Amino acid sequence: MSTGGAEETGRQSWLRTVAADVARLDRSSSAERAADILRRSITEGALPPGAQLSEVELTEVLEVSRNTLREAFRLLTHEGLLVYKLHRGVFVPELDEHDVIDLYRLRRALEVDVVRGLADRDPELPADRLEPLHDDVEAAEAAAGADRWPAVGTANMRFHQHLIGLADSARMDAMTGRLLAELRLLFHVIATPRELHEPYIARNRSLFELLEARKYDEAAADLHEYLIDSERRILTAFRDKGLQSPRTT
Amino acid sequence: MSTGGAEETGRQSWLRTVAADVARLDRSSSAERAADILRRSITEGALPPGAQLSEVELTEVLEVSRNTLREAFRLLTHEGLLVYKLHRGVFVPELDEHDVIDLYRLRRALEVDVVRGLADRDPELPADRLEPLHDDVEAAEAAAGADRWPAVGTANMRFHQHLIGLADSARMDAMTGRLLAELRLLFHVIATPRELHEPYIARNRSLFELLEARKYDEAAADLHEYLIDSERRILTAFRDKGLQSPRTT
DNA sequence: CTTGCAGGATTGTTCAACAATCCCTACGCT
DNA sequence: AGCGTAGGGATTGTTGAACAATCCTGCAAG
Repeated sequence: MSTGGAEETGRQSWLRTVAADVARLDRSSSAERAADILRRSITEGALPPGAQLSEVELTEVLEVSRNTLREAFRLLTHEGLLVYKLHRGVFVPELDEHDVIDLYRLRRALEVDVVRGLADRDPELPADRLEPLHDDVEAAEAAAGADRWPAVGTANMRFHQHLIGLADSARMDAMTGRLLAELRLLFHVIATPRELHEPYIARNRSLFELLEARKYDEAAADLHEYLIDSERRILTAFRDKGLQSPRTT
Repeated sequence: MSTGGAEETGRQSWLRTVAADVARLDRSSSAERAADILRRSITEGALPPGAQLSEVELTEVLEVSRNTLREAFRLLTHEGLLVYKLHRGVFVPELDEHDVIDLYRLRRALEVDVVRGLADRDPELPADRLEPLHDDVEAAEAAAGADRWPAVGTANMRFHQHLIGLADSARMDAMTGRLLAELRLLFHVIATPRELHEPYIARNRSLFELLEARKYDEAAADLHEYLIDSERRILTAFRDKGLQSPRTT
């Protein structure tokens, strides 16, 4: 890139789009492909918390080498979806109440900061940046109407991911991705997705409307209370469940 | 909060210390050991940004297999200390101004939230939790007196790491570790560590004293301004440097 | 000056083997 | 019987070699 010039902005963003497409087509392949499959299995609950992932077993299923599989394990480990126990293997982590508190602490810090920070850059922010949020809100409402509560949960997650996306921070995006993946891990312990997700459909909409009206401080306060409430709700649901299925030894 | 068993705290932290020592002794060995060495080489500037890390070359130096070395690469990649370019190898990333803004955005969100959050849990917080911070402040002052400016930078980093540590959040700790490692990457581009670090010696002390006096809101406001100023300072220093050593072709 | 094509070098991935460690069971001792 | 311990089997950690795919360099042709 040696041709300097202000005129170049248009072409540069164009090149960036192409580059992104190329990167998507031939991504590191085997290892990441295996990781994708495992990620879905975990986040969708096929692999319950505490389960061990045998290497030889998965090499056959995924049709990759053991080394490549281990690389996939490393990827997921750093997303918080797997934990390594030295000389014992990889396991789906079993999160406890302390993790709930930890995760929500982070969520609050990040999301509230993003919303509050929107006030400082309001003029730059095009209105259509809120469109993904709007879509997620409507998707959640539609899924709720069809009694598809896991889909409501997914739409809710996407809403918050898109909310973070407003900050244009690659690191916040990555971090939120991991954070929400871990949260999804927690949801599978809870058997009543409806009571869990239902209250947040309306809250997401009202939050969206506050953003649309550019009442950012109000939105931030609302979001804070929102997350405090959500944490409390999950904690209690989690404890009830925890007392229900403890050790069987 | 709730949770009984206040008496148990002493023993629990004791066990945790032992467990940490044990874990340090027989850690995943080869791959992580190799990663440790590389991490130091990178954060201390031996490997400049943009440098490529040859596989065959490093297998000889580190005396590990290529597969193990690649696992070490993956570890560092997810810490942001290396970047993979498909079929071309691993490189020390070259961060730009956008990364500075991104990193500082995160720092502000996390650190300010931690300090502000201390107000809510003040009664629980033992006074000796502030000791590590105090040590770091004095270490920075001592290093400055001896004209050892890189050491000042290290002490400054530790100060902020310990600051985050007050939140008792494992995820915030890990995140901050990666964040500061990336920042260290940036510092090596800047040739004048003195001008960079000197102003923060006094600011760290005053921040510490505010914390000691439990004036958390005031400390949070101070820290926010602190980080804004630091970001601006690094941005300008970075730009001056960027115009100084661009193309050599 | 650009285009096209070898050749060499480097990375991506697999495979098979061995060493190290963990888990479990069975044995021997008090 | 109870308890510590040694052995066997399974699993992970690590290695080295091998092959395919891709990138970079230099050179020749248009």
